[in-house]
Amino acid sequence: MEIVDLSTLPDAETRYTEFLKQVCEKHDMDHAAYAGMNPASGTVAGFVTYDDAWTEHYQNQGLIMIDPTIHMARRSIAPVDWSRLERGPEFQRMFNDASEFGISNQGVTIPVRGPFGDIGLLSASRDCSKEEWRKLYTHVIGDLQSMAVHIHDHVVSSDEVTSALYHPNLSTREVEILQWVAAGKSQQDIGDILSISHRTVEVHLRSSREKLSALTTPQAVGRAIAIGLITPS
Amino acid sequence: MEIVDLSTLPDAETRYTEFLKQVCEKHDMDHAAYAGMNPASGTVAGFVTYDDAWTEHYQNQGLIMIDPTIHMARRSIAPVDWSRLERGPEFQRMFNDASEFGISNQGVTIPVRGPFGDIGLLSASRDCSKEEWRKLYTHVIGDLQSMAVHIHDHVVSSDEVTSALYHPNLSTREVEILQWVAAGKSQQDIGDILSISHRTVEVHLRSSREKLSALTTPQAVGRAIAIGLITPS
DNA sequence: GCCAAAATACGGGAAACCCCCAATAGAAAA
DNA sequence: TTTTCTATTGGGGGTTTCCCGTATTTTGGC
Repeated sequence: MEIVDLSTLPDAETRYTEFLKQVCEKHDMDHAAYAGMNPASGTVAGFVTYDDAWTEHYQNQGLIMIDPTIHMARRSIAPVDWSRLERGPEFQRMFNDASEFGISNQGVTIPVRGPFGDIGLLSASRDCSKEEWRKLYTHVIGDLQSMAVHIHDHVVSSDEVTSALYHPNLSTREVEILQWVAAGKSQQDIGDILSISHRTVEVHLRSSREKLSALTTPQAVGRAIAIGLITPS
Repeated sequence: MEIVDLSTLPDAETRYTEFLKQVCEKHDMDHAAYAGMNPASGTVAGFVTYDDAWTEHYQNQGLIMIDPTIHMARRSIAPVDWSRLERGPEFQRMFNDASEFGISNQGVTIPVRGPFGDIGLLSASRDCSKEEWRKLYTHVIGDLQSMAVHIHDHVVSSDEVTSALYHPNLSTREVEILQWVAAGKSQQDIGDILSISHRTVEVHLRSSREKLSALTTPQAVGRAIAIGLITPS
């Protein structure tokens, strides 16, 4: 996955980081971090309040691949309290490293999903006693959830790459045919349904593949679903 | 904030309806409704605090097809305040009917998405002045968002159909190959990548199609994505 | 209006895919 | 131990898809 550099946009980077800092202040958190992903474009956008040292270490060590908070939150609907994560080797490695950079292993990660397969993760952490954390958690979880939705909504709508992928310029015929393909119809079937030659169906399908930068029709169907052009059936 | 534990209450239907009633009481709402959908299974689960008369009318008239709150929320990340909906003919028809059953056109719909293409919509409405609504809205939106996540999480994990579809019995090899197909590889490519014959690849693919009840490979890819078995790439 | 680009439409031939069949080895279940 | 299931490979042959063309209509910009 390639990391999108949003700093090309004037003050987006600082704006979001500032937002995270405000979240920390308001809810008594030490640190906050946001990561937004779009499976279709394969892009990742991230903003953190951590020191550069930890961010650098995180990237250099490829911790994103083993980060248990991300692993869990990607599969969850509800917020993931880090205290409920499985204490596996990944967890140990990750949080041993983190503690060296002064980062607590008490925190929460909130997943937010958009309609097009995009997902945003808002994490917040604080070093304190277990009781204190429990109190804090139940007190701020509602607000944090709103914050997560808020930042993901903004990031998604301001990301040019994502926006472009949200609305590829497929003709109605192309979408129509792609939808039938996803429904399990053959080109001949679709031709009969639409009263056109199966040759023509194939042309539209090829054009769809090109516009979605897909090598094969199955890949094109996958991408069309991911960006909400069609629905599985 | 105390969250009502959904797992304590007896049977599903009354449990969820009871939960919605509690949400109403707690947040000064007239009515609340939840609708959960899974595009893969095509199942819809609904729980409401409305009178049976309105529910019946809603279904008989097929209002779900034109309901602007659903239309909008399905495409949104953030909560949708009904006051910001476009005042089109659908809106008029819908809320004219609704007012006859004593239902306000002041409300909010909160979308919640799971990792497998499932989506839940929690709606709450209240008849009051605009100022009062605005105040109420900003005050309870965080809590409502938590409630939405809470109920969707429970509905999804308790729905047998959904659960079954979440974990179809595909072998690791089959999933592996399906993932490569979604990545745009040909059967020959995949055979080379996995160091097996392209014949074998085709067998696994066929088996995958059968297990997913798919007529074609593109359809199988679509379904596998919809249920989170693989990710688009 | 005019021209370029895109959308829509059709066909031949080569490549890929899919379905029928059979067969082996190993793992898991009975 | 026997049986069943999974993973693997293969042949033959029909079907489908894909790449190469061409042609007409529609759309959009100057």
